[in-house]
Amino acid sequence: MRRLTQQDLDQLARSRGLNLTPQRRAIVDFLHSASNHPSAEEVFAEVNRRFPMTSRATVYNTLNLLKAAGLLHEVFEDGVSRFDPVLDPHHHFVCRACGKVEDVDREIMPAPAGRKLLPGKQRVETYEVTFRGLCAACGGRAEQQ
Amino acid sequence: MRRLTQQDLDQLARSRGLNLTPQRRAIVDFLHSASNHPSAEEVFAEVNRRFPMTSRATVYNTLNLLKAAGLLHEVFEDGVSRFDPVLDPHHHFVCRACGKVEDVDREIMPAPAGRKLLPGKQRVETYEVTFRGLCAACGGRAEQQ
DNA sequence: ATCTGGATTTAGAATTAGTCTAAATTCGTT
DNA sequence: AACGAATTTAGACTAATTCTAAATCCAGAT
Repeated sequence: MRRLTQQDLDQLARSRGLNLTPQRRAIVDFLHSASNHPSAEEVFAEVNRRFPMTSRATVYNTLNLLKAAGLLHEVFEDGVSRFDPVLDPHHHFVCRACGKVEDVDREIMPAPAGRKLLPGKQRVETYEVTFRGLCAACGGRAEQQ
Repeated sequence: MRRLTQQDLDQLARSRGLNLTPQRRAIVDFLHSASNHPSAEEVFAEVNRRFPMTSRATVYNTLNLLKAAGLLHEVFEDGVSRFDPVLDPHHHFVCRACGKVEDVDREIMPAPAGRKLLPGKQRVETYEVTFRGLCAACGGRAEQQ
């Protein structure tokens, strides 16, 4: 799954009317360097290690701004929001043993051809799939539960 | 989508080692009578109207027990858990205008034949699809946003 | 009928994620 | 250097959920 370069991001952000302050860049950087869909609290903790005195409010504001600008996606899992910087539409896999959230290529389950209207007359604009089971690591260990 | 009768439920609960006390039954009943995936707080409010003095802890405990016993599913949307008593596997549609969550038959998007192992070696046990867009009611009104 | 122990429920305290607020800071423009 | 808009800050606040310790319920043994 494609990750954007710093330049791409800067330009993209600028083009959507969002200027990247140092704090905002630190947040974006961390999200792009992380592989495991961090929660807001994790972003807060890590960004503070790297760039002390970044307030919680800034982290939440920035995450919301980035989301609104379409620069990241929000995934709810297990009662917390997690954030995902991969922009190409894609799906997720959640491990029931360790809780890890992994990205899954969209072509594993493509849109049903030409289906824009569901039987209940709902107009579909996007969709996402959540697969659940055991990740490679947990599946390897003796079957749990 | 099939709803279970009181008898079915009782038996099902019993068979999974969960005895249905009056409070628990009230919660199950309300969930089955509701059409809109109530949140825990809504369950608490409504069950209390019907059966006063049911504590919040009991509502949350019961919801968790029922979930563990496989008698309902949890759906996260917009930062809150909502509960869904429909047991047949199915998908969801979320309206971006009014936020309503509707059930969608699974055959709209069936499992990719024989796909149990994803390319990342994850073992898939279940999956669910969330469609997003405008529901029939909101889609009817002049396009929003 | 009474006792007893385990399961359940209760009220409310505690925790946690997230939002809000008002003051301070930054920064581009004059 | 001064101004104003945007941003950030610390901390108060809110809402959802979990935890806790005491009270209640109930089935089986006496």
